[in-house]
Amino acid sequence: MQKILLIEDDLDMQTLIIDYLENYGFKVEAYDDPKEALSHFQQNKQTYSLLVLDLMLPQIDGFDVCKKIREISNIPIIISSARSEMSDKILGFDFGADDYLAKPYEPRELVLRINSILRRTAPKNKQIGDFEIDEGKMEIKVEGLLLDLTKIEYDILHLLLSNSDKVLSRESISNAVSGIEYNSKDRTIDMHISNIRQKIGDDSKDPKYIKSVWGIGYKFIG
Amino acid sequence: MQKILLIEDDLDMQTLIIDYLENYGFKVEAYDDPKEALSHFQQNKQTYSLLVLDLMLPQIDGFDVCKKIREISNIPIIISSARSEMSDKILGFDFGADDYLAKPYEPRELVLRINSILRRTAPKNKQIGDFEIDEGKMEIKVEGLLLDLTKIEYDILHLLLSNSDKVLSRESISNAVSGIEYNSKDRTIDMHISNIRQKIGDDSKDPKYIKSVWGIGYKFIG
DNA sequence: TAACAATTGTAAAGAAACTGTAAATTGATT
DNA sequence: AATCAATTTACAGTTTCTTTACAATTGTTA
Repeated sequence: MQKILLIEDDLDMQTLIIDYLENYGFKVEAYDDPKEALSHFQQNKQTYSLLVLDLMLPQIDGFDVCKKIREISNIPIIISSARSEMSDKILGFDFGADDYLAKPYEPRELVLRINSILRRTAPKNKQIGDFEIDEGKMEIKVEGLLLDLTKIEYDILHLLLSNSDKVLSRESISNAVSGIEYNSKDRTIDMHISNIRQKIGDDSKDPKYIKSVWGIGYKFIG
Repeated sequence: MQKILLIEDDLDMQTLIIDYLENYGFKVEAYDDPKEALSHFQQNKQTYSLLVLDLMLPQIDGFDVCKKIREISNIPIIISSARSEMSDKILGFDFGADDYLAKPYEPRELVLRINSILRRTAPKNKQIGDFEIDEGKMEIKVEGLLLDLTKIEYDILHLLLSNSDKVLSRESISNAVSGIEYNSKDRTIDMHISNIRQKIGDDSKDPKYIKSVWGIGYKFIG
């Protein structure tokens, strides 16, 4: 089942949206505090399918939340905001939002737009080459064999798999996985890759799955 | 350049949209007759990046157009319609539209939404002469053949290709590629060019692709 | 046009940067 | 304290980048 992350500090609105979405078969995890939401997202980013984000939030500006999310994830974002001026919409899309709904809107329209976006993004193959990802269980199998991965290993492999054939820099991996500043002397990512390779039975000298890209980082060969 | 297919029978509206989109760097092919549009789309479907579709059309209903397009293509569709009732939006999204804009809307918002959708769906491959760049994969092909380039070689060739026919000084190449101070005694760039030429099968004495510009640097011949 | 100077092409050697991973250390959890 | 995960350290091995050197080419000048 698709899990929606909702960040909305107006509790009436929050309840309305939750009820509506659950009625349409979504699971909703809602926060009124953006900081709390961000930290939960950081921890379990792979488990959410889409983010519905209000802009008027306490403490952090909604645009900043959008920006922070985009630094660490490619999750679809629908902005749900009372601010309906073009300048806000421009900013919203600029920060990487996928849709912008101006309040008040009919909740039914939110459902339509969520489904429309998920239709494009969610059919993301959970089966990638010899690999099979189960996001609910946070498990990955190779050729039917369940891997015993640590959390970071799971996150890195998941990231590589969902960006099949794309080159990922150590920095972007580090950002997406831990959110911690990357420092180029750091060999942490390399170490994790080395361990993942061992667990998936890949040979660094003649890799079948994870290829090193000299001077940049790594890529999964699809 | 991205080519947008526009189906809109109100010619004032059509002109307005065309002007606006062209202003934002899109190429627009517009039809007021849906039948004609459909037959053109049938012929050249892979050349269009996105469809902007009005619903009130002569002869065929806009929803039918949407349905017919979806039967033969997965192209992103934005519905642009004066019908703003929820029932129409439901139908539109149901028929596979990616977005639904109710008239009147600001043309700027159409641009925002087009860009947002293309960001998710458009492949980022560039074709320059015999060369094809895939920035995500950090790969370049010549005549379909994948090159095995080092990072700096990739950067230099990429730079030359994206500045086709422009002369690039050794200094500007050096700056763009490594950021390191350039010193005129340095033969580094020349060495890289020599290696690139070898890999792309170019002859320095009679270059087909990379021409030396005496006293300055190099240029790619487009 | 002959002689000279400046520039380019590239092979080969040397220097620098990067990767893989074992082992040690730190940190978190129980 | 014991265990497991994550990070850091260290170093060997590899790949890439730069420099050097010299021949070939191009441009300039008498």
